[in-house]
Amino acid sequence: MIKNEEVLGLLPELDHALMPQERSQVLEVMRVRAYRKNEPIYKEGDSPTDMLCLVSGKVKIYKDGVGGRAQIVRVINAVECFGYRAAFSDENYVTAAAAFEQSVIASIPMSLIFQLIRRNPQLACFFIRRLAIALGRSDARTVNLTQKHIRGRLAESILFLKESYGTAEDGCTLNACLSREDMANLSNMTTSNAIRTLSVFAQERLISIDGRRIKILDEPALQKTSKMG
Amino acid sequence: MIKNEEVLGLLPELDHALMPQERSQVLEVMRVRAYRKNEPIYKEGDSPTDMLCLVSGKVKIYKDGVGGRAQIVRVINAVECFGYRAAFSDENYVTAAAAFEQSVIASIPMSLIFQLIRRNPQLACFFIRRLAIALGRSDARTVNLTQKHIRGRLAESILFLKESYGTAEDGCTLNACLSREDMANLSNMTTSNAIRTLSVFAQERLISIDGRRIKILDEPALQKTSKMG
DNA sequence: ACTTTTTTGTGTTAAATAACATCTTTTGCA
DNA sequence: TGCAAAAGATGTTATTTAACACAAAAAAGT
Repeated sequence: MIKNEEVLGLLPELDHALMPQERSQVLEVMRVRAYRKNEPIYKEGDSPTDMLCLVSGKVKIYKDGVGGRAQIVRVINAVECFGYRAAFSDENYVTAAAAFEQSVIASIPMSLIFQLIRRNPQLACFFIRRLAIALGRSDARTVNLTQKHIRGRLAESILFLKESYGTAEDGCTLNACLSREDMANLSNMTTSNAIRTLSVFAQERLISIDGRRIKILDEPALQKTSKMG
Repeated sequence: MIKNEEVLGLLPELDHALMPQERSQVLEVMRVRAYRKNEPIYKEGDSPTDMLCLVSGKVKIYKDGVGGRAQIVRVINAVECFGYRAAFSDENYVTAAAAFEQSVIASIPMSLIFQLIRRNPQLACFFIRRLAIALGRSDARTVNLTQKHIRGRLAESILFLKESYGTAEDGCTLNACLSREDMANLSNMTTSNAIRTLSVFAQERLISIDGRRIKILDEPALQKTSKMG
């Protein structure tokens, strides 16, 4: 099991913002636990008591919409903090989170975070920056998901997964292996259409498919499909 | 013309976060100017040099998408700050802003804002809170715009305008008078469909229309349409 | 006041996509 | 190992929505 000390070491951006005494306060109350594949982390409507930090694994932030259809709004990669937005705006969660795969997550009570940012502007700036980046992405995503056609949205999602989770050593096989349903929920389409369009992309040699393993064969063409449709 | 001093007075949340000396620094460099109806405020790709503060009027934040179609991602009401997100994430603007109607906008150089938040945690918290609220709304909006059908999206937009800009004294006539094109860009549909669906809503006595003036006649039914489609 | 341009309104057609049905394959589990 | 359940694949149909065409009304310039 990973030690609290090591977790902070993996988060230089956060770690550096903390004074030695603050650091020990954090280490003292931090809790670490493992989540199984597909295990829920928090649900829409839950009260956000803790800030979470993904130490290893992959996490999706999603929203359940009309007719049981979910929309993935954001993905989290190790090592990254998440789950703090709702607490900062004094709301319950408007999204849910679940692990794509076996994951290890540290949690720090938001009450401590609030205490710390009131005294530590550098820590506050850390959150400002994270939130600002997330908001920019969210706005861009809104337009991509609403205006592009199926091919464009799926191509975009594949490139998004490459950017978010990277590739194997070959530089083109995606590290993220999502179910077709998750691919669909990421791309705002039905599972059938995700399956179909992935096959078409494979026929066109934009990608190759081996079960859930996706390999990007022609990234420029994929970029073009993402832009043009 | 409004004085800088008065502008700050209109922003209690920001004003209170400032120490007297910081306050004078802000007042010294703040500039105020008027924008005509439909005048652009900033464009996608511009460098965000200033934080903006809408003193009076109404502003839309939008993104130009595929085929000249724009998507309104957020609206600003007086008195509210905007245009700081990109600066905080160290990017150029990924959205554009324009005035819905004649507006007065104050600007404060981001360089000063950066200086202030490094010393003033309360000011930093102001931005954390604003960004957290905006991000939650953006995520919710993504799902509403992607999963709901036309009627649901338009009903949602009408309620969104009521919430954002309020109503006249009668409690049901929207203060915001948008063109059909803006209604469409807010609701992710073509102008034709916005016109058509507004007419249908009027026939169904959910709303009444007098040019651009929209009056909500049956809010519960509108809520239901927004949820169910 | 007249012309031009923009906005609004309406009908028709074509394209995109969801819904559904069915089958196969894979996976998990007793 | 074998069975049940889940995931993946594919074809068909129905629905939704965009695109287009055109007319009327309103607004804006000259």
